[in-house]
Amino acid sequence: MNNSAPAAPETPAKNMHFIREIIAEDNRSGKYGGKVVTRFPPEPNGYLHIGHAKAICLDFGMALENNGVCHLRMDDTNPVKEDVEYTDSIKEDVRWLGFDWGPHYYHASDYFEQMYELACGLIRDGKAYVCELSSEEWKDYRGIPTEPGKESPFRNRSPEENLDLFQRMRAGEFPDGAKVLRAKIDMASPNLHLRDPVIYRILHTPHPHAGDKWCIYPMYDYAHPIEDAIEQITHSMCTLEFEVHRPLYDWVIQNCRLFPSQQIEFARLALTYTVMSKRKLLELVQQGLVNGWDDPRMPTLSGLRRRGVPPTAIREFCERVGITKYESLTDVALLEHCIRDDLNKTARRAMAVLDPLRVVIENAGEIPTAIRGINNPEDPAAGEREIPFGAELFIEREDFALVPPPKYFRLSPGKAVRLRNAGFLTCTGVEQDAAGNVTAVRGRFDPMDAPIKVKATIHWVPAHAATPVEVRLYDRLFNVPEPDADKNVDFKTHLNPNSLQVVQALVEPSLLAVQPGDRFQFERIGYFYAEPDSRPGAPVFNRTVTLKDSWKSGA
RNA sequence: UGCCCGAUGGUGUAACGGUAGCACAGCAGACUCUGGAUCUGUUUGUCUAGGUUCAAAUCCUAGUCGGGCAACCA
Repeated sequence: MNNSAPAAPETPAKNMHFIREIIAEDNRSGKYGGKVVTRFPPEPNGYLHIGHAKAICLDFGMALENNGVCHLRMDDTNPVKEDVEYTDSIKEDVRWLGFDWGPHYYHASDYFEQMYELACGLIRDGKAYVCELSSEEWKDYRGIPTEPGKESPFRNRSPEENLDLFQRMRAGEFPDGAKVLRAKIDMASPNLHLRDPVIYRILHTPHPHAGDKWCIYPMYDYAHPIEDAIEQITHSMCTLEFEVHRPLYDWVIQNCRLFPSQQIEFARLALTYTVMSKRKLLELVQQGLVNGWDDPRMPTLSGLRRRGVPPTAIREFCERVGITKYESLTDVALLEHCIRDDLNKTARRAMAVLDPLRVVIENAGEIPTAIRGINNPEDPAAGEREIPFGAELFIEREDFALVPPPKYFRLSPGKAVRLRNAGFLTCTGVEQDAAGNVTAVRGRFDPMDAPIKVKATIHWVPAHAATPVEVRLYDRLFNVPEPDADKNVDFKTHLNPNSLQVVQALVEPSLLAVQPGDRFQFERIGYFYAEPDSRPGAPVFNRTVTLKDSWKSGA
C-alpha cells in the first residue's frame, strides 16, 4: 500500500520547522516505534481554502517524509452543521492538491458506538455524569476565568443512575437540551475547558452519514482524541486556538486508556488582500458579490483551481510559508511569486492582444506569410508553432505612443520595435479620427536580420487570422491588505470594484484549439487558464496572474 | 485585574550559548527576440529592562505589545 502522491515531488531543501523536529525526536526516541501516522480532519460544512491547504500539506507532508500514512477523516460530529454535499468537494480538492489517502478514508461518525462505550466506561469510573442544568444555568456554575466555578447539583449521582440516564438519553427519552453528559474534572481549574466540559448533547437530528441511528452526539473535545487514538494517529496537528484544549485532549486519552496520540498546534495561514473565514466567504457567495465558491477570485481551492493556479505552486507556497506558532500575515505577493515561478517553466507561450490597435504595413510585398514561434523559451522540448503573418496586424494600444513619455521604449512615430518572433516594425505614420485618436499605425517591416537596434519587443496578432475571444481579467478581491482588520468596518467596503474585467481579446489561431484546463502565458501580459466550461471553438481565458512589470509608467 | 501561547528587516522564516542567514517585496545595475525569465549588488531586523555567562536572538526574571480561552460549534 502506498500513500505517496504521484504528483508530489521531492523538494530538496526543507525548512526544519518545530513539528519536523518533534517528529524527528520521536523517531529517535522510538516513542511510536518509528511510525508516523497523521490525519487531515475537515468538518464537512464548507469548502476548503488555501488555509486548509497549509494544513493538508503539513499533515500529508509529514507522513510522506517519514514513510508514514495520512488519513482523510470527515470530522462529522455535529449533524446540524454538516452535509454530505461537502465531502465530495473536500475529497476532490485534497486529490487535486496532489495527495492520496489510499484506503484511509474515515468518518468520525463511524466511531460513535465506540465513543458511546468509552463514555459508559467513564461513567462507571465515576468520571462522567449526566447533568440537567440548562445551558443558561450552567453559565453561573461554570464561573468566569478569574473565579472558580461551582459544582453542578447533579455532579455526584451514582454511576448506576448516570448509566441509566445516559442509556435513556441514547434511547431518545429526553428532548434536545434536557440533559448532557459531562466529564467530571475540576470546577476550579483556571482552564475553563476543564470545568466539567460537556461531552455529549442530545440532538434529535438525523446524521448525514450515520443516518437516524443517534440522537446524542459527542462534542469535539471528547470525540477528537478518541478518533485519533482509534486510528493510532501519532501526531495530531491542529491550529493554535486548540492549544487550551490540549489538557482535555490528554485527559480523554488518559482516562479512556487509549493510544497516546499527541496534539501539536501551529498557526493558521493568513493572507493579505483576502479573507479566510468561512462565514465571510459565505457572505460573499450569498450576496452575489462573487460567482460562487469557485469564483476565481476566492481563496478557496476550487477558486484557485479555476483561476488556473497549479497545485504544485500552492504546495511550494505552503512550504515557503513555513510552520510556526506565530500568527503571521503572509504577503499574497509570495503566493503570486510561486505561481509565476511554476508557470514560467511550464506554460506554453502564445500571443493575444487585449486592447487592439491596427497596424498597416506599407511594404507588404516584402513580408512572410507565416513565422515560427517559440512555445517556451524556458523549455526547448515545448517546440515551435506556426503563426500566420500579414500586411495588417493588431498590436496592443499601450505599445504605441504618439508622444512617448521619457524612457518609453516601445513604438512611436519614427521609432522601431521588434515584433515578437517576426521582425522589426518602424512607425512611418498614423491615421487619426476627427477627435485626434489614433485609429491605425502605418509602418515598415524589416526581417529579423536587418541591422536595426531596438530596446523593446512587442506582441501582435495577424489581422486576417486573429479571433476574438472572451478574456476575464481577475485582480485581487480587496483593495486593502487586511480587509477584516477593523471590526467596526464591514470588510465588504474594501471590495475591489475592478477585481474582474471582461474583455474581448484578439488571439493567434493556435489558441482556438485549446483544451479546457490548458495554461498559457500570453506573452508580456500574464498567465491564463482555459476555463473549464469553455465551449469547443469558443475558449474563455481566465487571467491567473499578471507578469511582473518592471516598467512603471506612472513613476 | 485568571489561564495558555507568541514576539528576529516592510513581509514570511533560519540560526538550538559562539560571525544574525535565506526567500518575497523594494531599490540599483548587467543581460535578454517577453520592460518576462536569469544574474549581480543593495537598503532595512533580534519588543523593553535587568540577570546568568568569557560569550545571549537563544537561558532566567520582570515588564510591554499581540493572539487565544467563559457554544449543548469545530
